[in-house]
Amino acid sequence: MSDQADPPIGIPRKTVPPKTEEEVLARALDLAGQTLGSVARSHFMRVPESTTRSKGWAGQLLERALGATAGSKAAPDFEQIGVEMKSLPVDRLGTPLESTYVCTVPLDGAAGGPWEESWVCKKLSRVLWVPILSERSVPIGERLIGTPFLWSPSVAENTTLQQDWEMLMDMILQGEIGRINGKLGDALHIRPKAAKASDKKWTLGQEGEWVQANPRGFYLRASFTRGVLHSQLALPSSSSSLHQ
Amino acid sequence: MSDQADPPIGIPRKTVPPKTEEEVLARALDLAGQTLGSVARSHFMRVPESTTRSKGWAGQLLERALGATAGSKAAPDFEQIGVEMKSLPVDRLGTPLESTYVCTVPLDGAAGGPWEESWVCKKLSRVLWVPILSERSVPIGERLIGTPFLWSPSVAENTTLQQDWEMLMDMILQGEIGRINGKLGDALHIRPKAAKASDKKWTLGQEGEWVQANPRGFYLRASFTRGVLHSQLALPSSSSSLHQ
DNA sequence: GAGGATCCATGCGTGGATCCTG
DNA sequence: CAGGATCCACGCATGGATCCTC
Repeated sequence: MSDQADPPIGIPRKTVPPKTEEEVLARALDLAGQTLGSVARSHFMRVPESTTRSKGWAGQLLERALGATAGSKAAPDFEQIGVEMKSLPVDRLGTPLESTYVCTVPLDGAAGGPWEESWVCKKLSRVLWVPILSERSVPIGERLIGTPFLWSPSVAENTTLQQDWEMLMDMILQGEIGRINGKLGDALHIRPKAAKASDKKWTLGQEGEWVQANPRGFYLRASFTRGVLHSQLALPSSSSSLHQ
Repeated sequence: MSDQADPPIGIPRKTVPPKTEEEVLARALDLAGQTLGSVARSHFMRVPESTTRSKGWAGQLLERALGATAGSKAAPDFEQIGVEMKSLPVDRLGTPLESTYVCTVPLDGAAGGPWEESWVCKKLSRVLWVPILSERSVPIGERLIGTPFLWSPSVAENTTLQQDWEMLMDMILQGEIGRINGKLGDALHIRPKAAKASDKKWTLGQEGEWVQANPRGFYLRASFTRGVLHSQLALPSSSSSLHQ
């Protein structure tokens, strides 16, 4: 039933994966200052009318433009070099507009193990942040890509993340998932992650019995990513805003 | 990227599920004598040029035409009434041209349990067979649908199936899957079932260690389905061919 | 001719996130 | 305005079988 014509031969749908951190950063820097619509046209992608029904569109566009291994499971966006790419919606002052999704919360038995081996820690160990000026008043195709940068958690950031993660995972292992809500955690918290609130997955209850619960995800609070952005602003040049 | 127009409003893509065995049989009888192409046009489905690259097409066409719960998992085609539909390619003499796929072979730990609770037994407990005159020389769209009938295994058939199944499942539980091939089993046998021979799934080896093996499926031999068809021919009228 | 190899459609889970009330 | 709810893309597994060599 799908008789759509293929795109013209010789026009690639995807970019070849980058081989080094420097390469992926250079590519991302090339995108800075461009609009999402401009990048989309370069890659023959349609621009949606609104993000309401295309929430992941900007992130997926950047994945293509940068040569990420699209849609691959349980692996960083750029597998070969261990880098995770995250788009970050910001306002004109550079303040994050939303929390940042990290990964799914393991509700099954495979929840054990130390922080260092957790999927949260691994995903956040090396991140290419790509800010996008995403004020609601600006049509999606006209939104500007900001200056990207590579980041790893500072010692202090890592400690905060680890403490939040351990507190939350302890509750899950104790079967107290029913008591978890979005208020817990300073930097990292847990919120629902599903197509419908009625979606359920099996998980372990307080007495070790199997119960059903809403699928959840780990998210970084906007207050945390704000700190990430601001520490970055102080770095690049000697004429930092801190000196003014 | 899929901007295909929907079909005209008011024309359903699928038939409503039947509520009784009589109803699904009556619908199937309505299809008898029609060509696959004719049924396809009634349901706005395209007819493939050959079955080489559309092997499941006839079965999926019949599912739609009869109102099966298409593509649903781990459930009979007609969930509400516990009936499984099977298309059966036959030559002009009514002899089956192929073996009949039943279900996937469980290679993981969940292989235990008695015959009565096996997925093979459940799927075969009530089957709507729909013969299709499928000689290779006849173009797909012109192939004729034969007279369908409801069937349950006779005591003798059930015994044969159970013996084959127990022999094969014993081998799997003993970790001897590497020794299983298509030669084993009188009525029911095991053959590969994958997109590529290189596809692998995890399974239990002889010493209880995890090893990889090709995914497999249970199939009914054509000699078995021939018997099913011939016993059916003897039933409907008193002037059976057995009397001639 | 039969056993091993292969092909398409479709549901579902995961990864990409933002929406939207109280 | 933050926490709960929701939406799209796409890979992968499963269910539909027949192809194609020895």
